[in-house]
Amino acid sequence: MVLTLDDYDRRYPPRQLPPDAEVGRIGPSPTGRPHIGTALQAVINRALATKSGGVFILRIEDTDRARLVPGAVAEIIEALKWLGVEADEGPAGSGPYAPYEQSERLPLYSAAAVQLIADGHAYRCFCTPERLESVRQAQAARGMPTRYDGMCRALTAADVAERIARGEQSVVRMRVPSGEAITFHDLARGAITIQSTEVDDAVILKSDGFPTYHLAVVVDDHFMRVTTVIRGEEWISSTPKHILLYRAFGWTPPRFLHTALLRDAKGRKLSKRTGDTSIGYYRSQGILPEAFRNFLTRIVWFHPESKDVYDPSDFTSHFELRQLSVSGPVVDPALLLHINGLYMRRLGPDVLFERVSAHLRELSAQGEGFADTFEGATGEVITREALETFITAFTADRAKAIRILSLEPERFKRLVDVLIQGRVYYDEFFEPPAADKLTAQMEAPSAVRAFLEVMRERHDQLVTSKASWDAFVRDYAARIGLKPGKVFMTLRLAVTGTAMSPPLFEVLQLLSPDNVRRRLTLTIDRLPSDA
RNA sequence: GCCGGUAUCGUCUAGGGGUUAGGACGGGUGGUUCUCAGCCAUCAAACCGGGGUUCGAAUCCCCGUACCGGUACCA
Repeated sequence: MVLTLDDYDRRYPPRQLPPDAEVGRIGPSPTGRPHIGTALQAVINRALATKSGGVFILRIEDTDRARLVPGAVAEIIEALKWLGVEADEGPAGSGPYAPYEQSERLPLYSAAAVQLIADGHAYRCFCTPERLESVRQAQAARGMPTRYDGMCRALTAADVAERIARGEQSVVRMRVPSGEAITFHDLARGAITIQSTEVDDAVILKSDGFPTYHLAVVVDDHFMRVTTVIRGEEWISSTPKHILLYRAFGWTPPRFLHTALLRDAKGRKLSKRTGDTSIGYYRSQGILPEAFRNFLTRIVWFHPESKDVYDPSDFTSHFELRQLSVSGPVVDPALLLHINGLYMRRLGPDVLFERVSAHLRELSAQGEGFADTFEGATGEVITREALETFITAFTADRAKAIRILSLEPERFKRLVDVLIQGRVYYDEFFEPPAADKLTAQMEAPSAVRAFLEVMRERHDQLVTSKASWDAFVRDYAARIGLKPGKVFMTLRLAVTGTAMSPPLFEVLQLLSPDNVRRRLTLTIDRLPSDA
């Protein structure tokens, strides 16, 4: 049985919600990795629904069968879950306005198209892609805007029936009235007017029976009883089409808000090459979801108390749609890292240990693409083998891991930094420094050797007291006529293999005496004899 | 090309007819210090341009310019 729009109106009745409750949605298309722009829309919509006692819908806009990517829907749902902004209704569960995948609502769009045709607001078009292309080229050659030329506008019902019977492919186009100014109010931008002569007779139903975005979004927003449409600014110029469709259906349009598009450092729309467009990228770097939300809201909204770092709930309770920034903000990785570092510290070592452990296991389970995680971000390449080794060592001794995390937590900006910087505490990763680094501090290899041998011999007693350890090293430096810094650096290099580390004494304490002696021995053994 | 949107330090932004144009990230310098990070102090850094309106414009108006978006049987 074929349902009409009236039938659907009964099937999807108005929601029983308080007067101020806002119903919003995001409509990602499952064509790739979940995008950071989707994350922003989700955060705003989640906040709006929560704040107003309304509903946040996840609707999958999968009307382009050619671009579908298997598994993309699950990834979107997972990304929202990770971010902490799950939808109230969507494909994961059921809801009163289901289904939430457009590909499963085809009869509804068909009924809508039928009604529009019957009312004269739409018409069938039999023009071939080839003809449309040549029309466009001719228009472009004359410097004219490229628009449908209206060839099929005046086809009679009999013409249409005959051509369909003949097996000709067709689409449905909306019939845009001429000579009219179409104005709508954007919640953050104010009135926007576009002349109807600028609006094309857009295809609303494709020849494969799937709707285009324009039809699907209007029909679904109406029947899902959406009150406020929040979407990217790339939709501004399409909005008049939607206004016209609402009018053709006799429906009241929702309110609109077009958010600014996120940019990369060059001011361009965020793209795969320069920026990092997928939510998963930030996740695998070890950005905390709370920090990511803070960052996203921070670049499009100003906290009333001028705070830069705040609980994500502050956004929910304080933001107003009109306050959202309409100029395209640049996604600044430095700011993200700053905020994330602050969030990591706030966790405290115990919770941080759990988060780091879980994150590293997640990376380990990730399959291909692991190396990309560190490329560019640190310049370091960490092999899968190294990752596994670290996870084993790190999680095997929780007490030691906690001490590492407690030592200088402000060194960590991302969860993966614990892996990158924490390797120094595990013998599996120890590499003695090049001899010339050591002699750069203390000149002769024999001097280095003498010093390290003393430190190795005295280590057990020295490591018990910071004051006496410090005094001993300084005294040693004075006796051989070197600045203390040189001697400390020699020891740092010998024990950690690197020139940068947390305060040396704390590092020595963290390592077991056996560890320290083993490392000193390895370093000493590699020393050349005096030239 | 045409249509639309946007325009305050490098970046995110606050403000808004009379202000030392504020904050944060990033950067510089100094301090703390055995290195790095951090922390403290401190400095530099902006109202796109041109016309109006006005006693007075960064703020209001107009015109440019730049950037972004749209101009598909993609969303």
